[in-house]
Amino acid sequence: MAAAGEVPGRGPRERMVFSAAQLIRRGGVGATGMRDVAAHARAPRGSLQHYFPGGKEELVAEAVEWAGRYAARRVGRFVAGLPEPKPSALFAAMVRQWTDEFAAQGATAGCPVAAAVVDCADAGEAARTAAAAAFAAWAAPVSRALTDMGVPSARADALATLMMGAVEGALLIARAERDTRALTVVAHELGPLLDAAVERR
Amino acid sequence: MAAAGEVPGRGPRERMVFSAAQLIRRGGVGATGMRDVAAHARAPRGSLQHYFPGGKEELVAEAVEWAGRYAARRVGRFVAGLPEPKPSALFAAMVRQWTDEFAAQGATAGCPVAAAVVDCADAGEAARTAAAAAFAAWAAPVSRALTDMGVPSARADALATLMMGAVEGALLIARAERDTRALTVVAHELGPLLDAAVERR
DNA sequence: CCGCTACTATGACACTCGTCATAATCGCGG
DNA sequence: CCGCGATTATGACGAGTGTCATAGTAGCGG
Repeated sequence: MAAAGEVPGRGPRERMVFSAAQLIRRGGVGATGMRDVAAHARAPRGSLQHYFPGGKEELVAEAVEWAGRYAARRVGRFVAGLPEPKPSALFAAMVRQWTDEFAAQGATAGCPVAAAVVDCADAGEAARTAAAAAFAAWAAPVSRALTDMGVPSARADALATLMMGAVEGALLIARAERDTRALTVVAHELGPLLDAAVERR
Repeated sequence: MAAAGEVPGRGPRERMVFSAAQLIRRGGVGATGMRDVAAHARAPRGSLQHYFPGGKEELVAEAVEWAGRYAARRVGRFVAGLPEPKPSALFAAMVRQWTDEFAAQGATAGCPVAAAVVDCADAGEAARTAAAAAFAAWAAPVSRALTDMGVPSARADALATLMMGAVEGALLIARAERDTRALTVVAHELGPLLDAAVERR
């Protein structure tokens, strides 16, 4: 996510985690080498085994967890910046994050969490657990935002899952087609359903 | 997809394509070696360069195309077997295909098309094109089924994209969580929306 | 039997990967 | 300056990869 060009973060460790997420979401876990991560983060290669004694599995897991926290933080910012707090508006903002990125830099990158799930053979079991945690961390603020907007709490979790799934799936299709069509279509079709779930009061 | 244990197909070439799809959807493109494919297909290793002179890229692309044709064929079978032809019933059948597989063999495998899109670095440009074609081949019968059920043709394509995206995304979440929850949730939440799109006549 | 084509067998090549071993360097407290 | 832990540097190793070269074996028309 983010501008993707620079490498923020204070310590070399954080930079490597960030770079790992960036590279993973582009080419997948298997295609992302440890040497590449160090180079992308402008970090010394020797630091890899120092900061990540668990090896690649640890680095990947932490990159995925970072992505989950990032997505959660991002949802909070979306909610705060909505003109009117409708579920469809939140969903549209989530989708627009990706359409904007496509417009800016092409369909070259996807979601690092999805990459970790698909590449589970290269990523190891720890990465799968981290992916589940990342999805949970992402779903929590979405669900809470929905309840704040008036969605019954019984349905909020389900709709949050639906929103995340729709975004991830549409993102896959959009990357394959090199076109934002799937993303915009999903946003347009799902919006009314989401707004219809808010209870009148 | 399918039972995944045996390797059907008449010629060695078809068996290798099938095996490639099977292995890709488990561990991703990068983790699937050519030697593994030949072994899984019980095909001689020397046949690889004979049948696929284009190398791994050709094999992966063909596996993805095969997956697209398989999904399309499967949709046709779903439509034919529906008790009553409602869009929600078709969607439920698409989802049940995955929940059944999870119940039978765990959350070890996903969609090979999704794997090819994520692992685009290992798969090459040809695989991405093949993935787009596979999604298109999959969407066509879904869209046609929707129009046959009474959905206005203007919305049928959009809803087909939504259905595919929701399945793919929920499949990702379900694999991460090792639980069919996301799949069943999506089926339950999206059903009414789909049925509401059929025009009264 | 010959010749030809389709297919298979096998080993090697060049390369990359993750990981480890070992040593050098830095930054400080004492 | 010494010592010591934290960090970095560098090279090597073994296992894997995809791909190629070369030879071998069927199977069949003539």
